[in-house]
Amino acid sequence: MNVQRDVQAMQKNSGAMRVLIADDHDLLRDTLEVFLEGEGNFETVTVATFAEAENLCLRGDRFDLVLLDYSMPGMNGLEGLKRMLDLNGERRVAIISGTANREIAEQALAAGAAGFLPKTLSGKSLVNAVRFMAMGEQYAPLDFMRAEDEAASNPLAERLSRRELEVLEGLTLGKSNKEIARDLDLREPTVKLHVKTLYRKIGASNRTQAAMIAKEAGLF
Amino acid sequence: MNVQRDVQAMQKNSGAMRVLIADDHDLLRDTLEVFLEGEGNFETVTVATFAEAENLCLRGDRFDLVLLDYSMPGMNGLEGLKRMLDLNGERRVAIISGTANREIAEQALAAGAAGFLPKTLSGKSLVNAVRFMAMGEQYAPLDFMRAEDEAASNPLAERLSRRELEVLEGLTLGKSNKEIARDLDLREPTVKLHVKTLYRKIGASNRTQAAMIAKEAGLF
DNA sequence: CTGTATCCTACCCGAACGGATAGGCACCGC
DNA sequence: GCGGTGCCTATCCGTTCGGGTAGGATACAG
Repeated sequence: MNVQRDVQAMQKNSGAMRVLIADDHDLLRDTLEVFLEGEGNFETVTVATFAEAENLCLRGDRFDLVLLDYSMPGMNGLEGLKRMLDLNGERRVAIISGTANREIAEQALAAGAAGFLPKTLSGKSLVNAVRFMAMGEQYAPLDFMRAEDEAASNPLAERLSRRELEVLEGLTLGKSNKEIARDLDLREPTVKLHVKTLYRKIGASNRTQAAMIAKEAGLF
Repeated sequence: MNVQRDVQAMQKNSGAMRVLIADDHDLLRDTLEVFLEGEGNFETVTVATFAEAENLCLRGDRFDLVLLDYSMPGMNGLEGLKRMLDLNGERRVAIISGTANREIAEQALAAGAAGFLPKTLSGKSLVNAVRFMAMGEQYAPLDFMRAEDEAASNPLAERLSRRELEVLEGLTLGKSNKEIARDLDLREPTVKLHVKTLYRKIGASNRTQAAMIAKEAGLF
């Protein structure tokens, strides 16, 4: 749909940091361009799909930083991040997302992302973060990482014991009781007990409901 | 469904159009402010949660247009839209969203929203849309409404038949095969068959995995 | 020391699930 | 017509699940 590419070749400053912005939200691309180029030290190129970003890099374009939207066409979650990182080990790649949670942010950072930018950031914070990352640092908003931490220990999780939480995590991964028992080094009847009791605590009547409730609550 | 409301309070001479923007994405709020006020004919007020927007309206502030983010804190999907509409029948309310699909857009418009703005819009299109809506028209991007028809069913859902999708939805609700059979007016063995075949199609090995995969894919 | 809470283990049983196989029916394109 | 596809139904079998009950180990507080 959005095949047009807004390439802005600003060569006013040979020392400018080149930033590639890949996001299917036109509005956000406009904003980032305005904010970054307003700083005078950035040169931005924007595309609307992962494929376009990939093509630019394959064609040999160099960027100090690549910003990838987590839920853009072709991105496929963290798959896109890994592929972009593989394209060039030197290229710094960051994830930007409006919906992703702490879990995904941590996975992205663990996979080698230069940073994670929630769209709740203000323009000013974002410019700082981009400069920070372009200089080789790893960035993630601390309040975001923390806020999710307490949100993770929500009222639902409070009522569960440590073991029950471990078992519940197994349920969300679609494991059988036997698999959970093996992974936690327990006997299967024990797992069944934990499963049964956590059903009562969270109001589930089978493992699928329990898994969905856990997901809805933002656990795991 | 063409709700052509009369234009009240068209303030073409007494002053700028007042627009309330409620979105938890700081970046987006900054952008909208810049773009709208840059037009010289808009006065914007921005808040980050539904509760703040509600308070402003309860306190008596008047706006020609209220923009509500579909997935902001307190919004609760279309609930927030309905509550905001109830607050004042004259107030025009539009939904803005980065993730919602055609289905939700249509529901919003049917519920009386002044418009639906995907965040894939460019700044220019958005200014036009806001002006359009503030003048009493109902707006929705045609290409979005059409494009979603082919793209709404994501790659995962493409491979499933209608029945299998219905069964899969039952799985995500934690229903047993028997319950699904009753709800869809089928025999239980039939449901079991659909369950089994959709396992193969989406790569699940039990109902919990199937439910999680469906959720991850954004279905239901 | 005794009561209490949490966790681990174990057994039984009826119900549901996962997998394989197979026949019937309606529709559509060749 | 014929084959292909999607959908509905059915039976069989072994495994897993959900629920109940019960006992033992550890730790901690009164």
